Amino acid sequence: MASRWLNNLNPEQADAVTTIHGPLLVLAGAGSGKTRVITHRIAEMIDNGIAPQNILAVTFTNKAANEMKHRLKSMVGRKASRVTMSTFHSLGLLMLKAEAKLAENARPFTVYGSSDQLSCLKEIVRRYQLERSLDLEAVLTRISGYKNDFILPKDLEITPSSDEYEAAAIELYPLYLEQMTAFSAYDFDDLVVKPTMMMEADENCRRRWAERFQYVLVDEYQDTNTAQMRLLKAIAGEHKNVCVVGDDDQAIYGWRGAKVQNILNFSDDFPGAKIIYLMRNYRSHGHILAVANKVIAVNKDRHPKAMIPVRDAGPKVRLVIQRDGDCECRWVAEHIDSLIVRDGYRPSDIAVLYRSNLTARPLELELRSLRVPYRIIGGTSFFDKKEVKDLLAYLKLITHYGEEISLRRVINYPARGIGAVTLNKLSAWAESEHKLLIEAVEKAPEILGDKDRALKPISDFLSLIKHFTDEFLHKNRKLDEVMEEYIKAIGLYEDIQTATAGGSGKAFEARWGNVLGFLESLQAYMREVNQPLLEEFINRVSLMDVEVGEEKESGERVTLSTLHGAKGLEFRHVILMGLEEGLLPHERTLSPHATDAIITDIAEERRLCYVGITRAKDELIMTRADKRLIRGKEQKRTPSRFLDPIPLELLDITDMNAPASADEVVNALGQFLATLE
DNA sequence: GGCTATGCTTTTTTT
DNA sequence: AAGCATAGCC
Repeated sequence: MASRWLNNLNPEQADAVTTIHGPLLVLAGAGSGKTRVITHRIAEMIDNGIAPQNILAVTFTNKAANEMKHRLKSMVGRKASRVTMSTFHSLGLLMLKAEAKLAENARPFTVYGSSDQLSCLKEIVRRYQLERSLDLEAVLTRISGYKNDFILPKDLEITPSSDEYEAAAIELYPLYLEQMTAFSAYDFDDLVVKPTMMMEADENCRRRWAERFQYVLVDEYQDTNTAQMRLLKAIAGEHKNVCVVGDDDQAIYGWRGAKVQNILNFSDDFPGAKIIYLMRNYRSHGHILAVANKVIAVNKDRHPKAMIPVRDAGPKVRLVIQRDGDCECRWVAEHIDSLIVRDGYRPSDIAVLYRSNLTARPLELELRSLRVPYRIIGGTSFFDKKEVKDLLAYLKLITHYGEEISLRRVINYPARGIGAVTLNKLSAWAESEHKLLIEAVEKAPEILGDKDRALKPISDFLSLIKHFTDEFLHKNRKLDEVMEEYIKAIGLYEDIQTATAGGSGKAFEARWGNVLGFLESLQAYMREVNQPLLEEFINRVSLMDVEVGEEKESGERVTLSTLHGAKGLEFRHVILMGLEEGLLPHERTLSPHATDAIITDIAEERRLCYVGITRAKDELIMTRADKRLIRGKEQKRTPSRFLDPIPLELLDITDMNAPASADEVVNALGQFLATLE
């Protein structure tokens, strides 16, 4: 049976594409043509008469899902749009909404992002007057860990061996759950955990979804957590038409609860699984791959394997050692400039990768001074910006009237005379009456007395929300137009203007730009779907599934990215910075008192390094410095242990501190003289 | 109720 | 080094 999708595939790839029924594990090493296999496999399924609407493909990011949709569309046309392609979180949300529709008494819910979760926890701590000087983020990480492993508060108790975070998490966990229920809010974890529990508890429900998704495909399976695996099992455990694709050597999300065990033990969860290895690497030159193989081979607990290069050896991998962090940055920037100017690389061929976002700042400055165009992946995202969160809060109040965290966020922003004193009185009333804040706000005249001067601003605020709720619901009105009016009515422009009045105008541009960016993403959303709904847009923003303005102008730019952000990408020329102990591996994985629930070990740092190395197609340069400023203080640095297993003959080392050759002395002298002018 | 100065912690990674 | 939170001031 000849398939039109098998051209240009190697035998293993073809095997993966044509194995459609039964459990299948595809161990796809870096650069082995994984994405092609996935898209071709779906196309093959459709060709074999499987209805697209019965196919589910789960990816790690919405971006990856959208890209895959795009690719599939170019192969099978409009049928592609009937395939469900999303992240576990978007899928969970879809399921929850569908189930809520079936249930009569379902309450509308909101999705809380991490900052909302934090506010929720803060609220609890304040209300119960608990210890305040606690790292609530660390506590939240632990709570998230419990949730993802289906551990309930009653299963936990504080023991002498519990550290302060664990103790706090155990204490706060039940309160947090209670609070979230009261707010009718779901956090990211709930989006996966709740649908799973639903299906595990209700066989009819489970069957509905198993029937809808008769063929399931999961990408980046090594980064799934327990909840995600159980969701998968619930859907596909019976029909067993499940294909997972991944690489245990690229598991880098253990800190977020991901279990490499999921991919290592796939055959236990889905007995009789067929396993296909894709070990031919089409991406990288041989030297790069040799280095990668050496680095990763040190790890235990993995499927032992090595990537086989298809391409020739290419140039050696370079290791550049600089005197300090500034020199490292400057060298990288200058090198990139010369790659573009002298060697004819396009900026988009080049990427700089690093462990921590901190590294990007100084590098940015250097690149800017050389006028090298760049884009940054990761870092403070659009969704973390204050203006975005403010606007989102205002919108949530429209679709989810009285939503507590949003209400608290914007009830007095911009300042309208509802200050802390007023808010405390209202909160106290709400607490004693076991009501939500919004009810106190509505009853403000009774609670505060008729003469309180906050009454006017409160009623103005309420009518603002009510007025725009009507406007947004109005069928004939366009979302973005109403949004613009809303922003005007809120008075954001004026507020940002006064708040940035002292500045150079740059601050104003940046903040107002974020507001406009938000508006643009709303418009992008409206263009994308047939029937735009405010609620759906809000959920998409919460799940980071909207087009961000900056992305559309991503033409010819050098990529700066964290190692995590670089997963799945490839570049002709990669510069991997900061190969030092404490940076890669990061010190927080080295220190004994890790505050995170899940101890991310050295092995994961090594995989991160491996991911970085294997992004390179043609050339790889690794850099490190002998000393560096850390939190304002200069520190001596030692080379990363990940360099140790690399044989010297694979490397081309440039040590700027080594005794200089005559040439270099002359060179340095020349440069020194140049600085004098 | 809002603004400013001081002191103190910090960012590892992200759906 | 810098950004944030708190407290204290207007």
